[in-house]
Amino acid sequence: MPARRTPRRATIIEVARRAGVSIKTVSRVTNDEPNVRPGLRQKVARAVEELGYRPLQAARGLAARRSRLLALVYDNPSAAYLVRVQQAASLCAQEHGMRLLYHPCDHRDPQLAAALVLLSTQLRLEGIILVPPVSLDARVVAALEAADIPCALLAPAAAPAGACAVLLDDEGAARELTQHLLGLGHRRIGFVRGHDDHEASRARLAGFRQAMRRAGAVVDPGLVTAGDFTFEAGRRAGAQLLDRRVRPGAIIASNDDMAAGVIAAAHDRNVAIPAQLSVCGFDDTPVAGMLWPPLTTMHQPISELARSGTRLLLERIAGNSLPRTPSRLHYELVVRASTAAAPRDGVAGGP
Amino acid sequence: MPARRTPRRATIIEVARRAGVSIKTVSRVTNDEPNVRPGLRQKVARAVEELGYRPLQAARGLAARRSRLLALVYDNPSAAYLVRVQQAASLCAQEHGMRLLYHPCDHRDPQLAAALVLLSTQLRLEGIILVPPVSLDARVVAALEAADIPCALLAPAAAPAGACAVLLDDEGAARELTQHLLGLGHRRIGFVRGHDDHEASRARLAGFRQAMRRAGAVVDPGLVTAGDFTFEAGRRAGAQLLDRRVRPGAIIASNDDMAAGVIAAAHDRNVAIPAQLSVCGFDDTPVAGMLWPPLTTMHQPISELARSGTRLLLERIAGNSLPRTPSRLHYELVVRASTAAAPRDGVAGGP
DNA sequence: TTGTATGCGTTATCAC
DNA sequence: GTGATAACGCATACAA
Repeated sequence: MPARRTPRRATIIEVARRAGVSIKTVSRVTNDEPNVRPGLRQKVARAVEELGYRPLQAARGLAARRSRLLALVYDNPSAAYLVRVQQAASLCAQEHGMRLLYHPCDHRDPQLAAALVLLSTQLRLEGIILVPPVSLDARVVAALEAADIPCALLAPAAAPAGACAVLLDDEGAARELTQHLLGLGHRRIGFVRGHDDHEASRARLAGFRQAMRRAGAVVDPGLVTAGDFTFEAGRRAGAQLLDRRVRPGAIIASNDDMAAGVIAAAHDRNVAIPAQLSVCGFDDTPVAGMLWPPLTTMHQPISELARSGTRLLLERIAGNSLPRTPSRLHYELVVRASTAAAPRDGVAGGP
Repeated sequence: MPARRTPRRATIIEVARRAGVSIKTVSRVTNDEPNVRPGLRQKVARAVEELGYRPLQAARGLAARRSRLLALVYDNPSAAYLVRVQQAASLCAQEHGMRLLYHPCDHRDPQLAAALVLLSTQLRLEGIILVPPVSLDARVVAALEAADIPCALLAPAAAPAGACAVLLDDEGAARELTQHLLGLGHRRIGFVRGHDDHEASRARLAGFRQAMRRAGAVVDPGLVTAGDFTFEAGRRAGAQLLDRRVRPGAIIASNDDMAAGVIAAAHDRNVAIPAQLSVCGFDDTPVAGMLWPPLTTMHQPISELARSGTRLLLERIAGNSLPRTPSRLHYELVVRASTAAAPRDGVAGGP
């Protein structure tokens, strides 16, 4: 790739000449520094305007030995999730004069840690935001810490001491979702697990079990099925659960896409929702509202998660003291039309 | 925000000292330039390894007067669409030694053109990829051209001479989709329009009209409804169409989200799909497969669009000659279960 | 094949 | 308050 140099722009020197001042004064003005007489400031501002001068980031970064750059590292979560995270984090970074770089990756790549350290040194990153499941990788976090790169962990399994992290309460969320079904009289409740690489999968299942135990309900091991967060997995799990001799009266899927799969499996078998089967999802992604019937699901504050994480990271970079314990964000149950009271006996009838 | 300088890393000078060569030789090695004896190359490589040296992008960019940076400018299309574009474009850029910066924006912002020029000069961007509807904004394109910033337009309305663009064939796609319904015997076909800011909206409606005209079918103006690509708009449009005295036998929505809305409206009214109503979407986003019944829709090669556009931009930057006429990508009809033969008389029955 | 000297466009130091 | 001047870390003519 031959070098195609971009067109020349006005430099600080030309601005200084035009305004009849030194480059230092121009620098002061463009950086909003004090100690410049209003008159001079005006003159410089005018010269800047006339020449369309904009400080070059590369030069600025080199001289100041900082990049004003953060990176958002993720591995292909759902598009809806990802876009929310990107937007919230970008906005927050911008508000603090930083730029956010998006960095997709493969979270199972054994060289990921090294790659991130490399990226960080090449770009002189000032911090990194890790999106799950990357935020769960202890080796990555350790390598970044070792390389003295500040990072914020979004929804990690456990927050290492010193690392700044923002937590979700997937366990509590799953408990409440389960209680919603229990409150409707359901006892035979099926569960579709998420992908093992995600901490949320473990936590959601745990919350489900807790709520069941507390209610004195039995979790039939045959009603807990594997999944990986995809629609197809949900469909398979739904098929498996609905083809049992005695069907569950309700099914919780570990995310909305899988819940859509369960609903499809139910439609395939003419099982009426919510009359014969209640279905719950998780995450409250846009698809939840597009399904039929609209999906009861658990809303997780993804934007808030990203915003808080970014803010925390910026605080840390600025050297401010962080709260000792990471904050934990709150979920919210969104009841739509896919859940209803269980039939009297608490068990849905057979085919 | 106080400056928190990132930790010092090894510089090219230290590597040179350690390897016992000049910095020029180190530079040659890190840039894979010829004319270095294997022995020296080895020595330098070792020193690089031991010191964990990585050339700093900012310094490299400053000295070479180029950034190896492209920007992807978009305004909030659907998440699924966006993520596909991001991934394809990023990958293509990386393969050519470039980095891709994501730049969300408000496409109606009157200062967008200026903002992009600003961004470009600050970052010394080597090129910009415009995603619709930004690629439709003549002022933006003109401003970028005027500022001598190479840009690639994804699916613009019309490709300005000289600009590199990749086109979709929304008109043809809509024609084929309509023909699919006509082939099933439908004559009373409703249409839900997209957002006016998108060229695709116009083209899709035009294609629909063409196919109808060619088949000698009449387009009832009352069956062409407004929309804006959102689920809610689709639901409203669906309600409007289905509450008419004589219902359409089929409805084409200008994207999948709106088709989901139409389906929801049908479910609300106990209109069976596809027995009483056929529904088509557009784009073949993931939600199309999650709906019930699964949606017949028109697949547009979004990844290919982004990849081609990026490649074209890189060619242009490299100074290679471009094909005179922009390439036009091909759509593909995806028939699922939401469409079926029309009732005998070609008109669905009343409630 | 290898090295030297200069420049890239800013910020930062320290006199004035 | 303001301005010379030295970094910053690398690429690159040009010389050897």
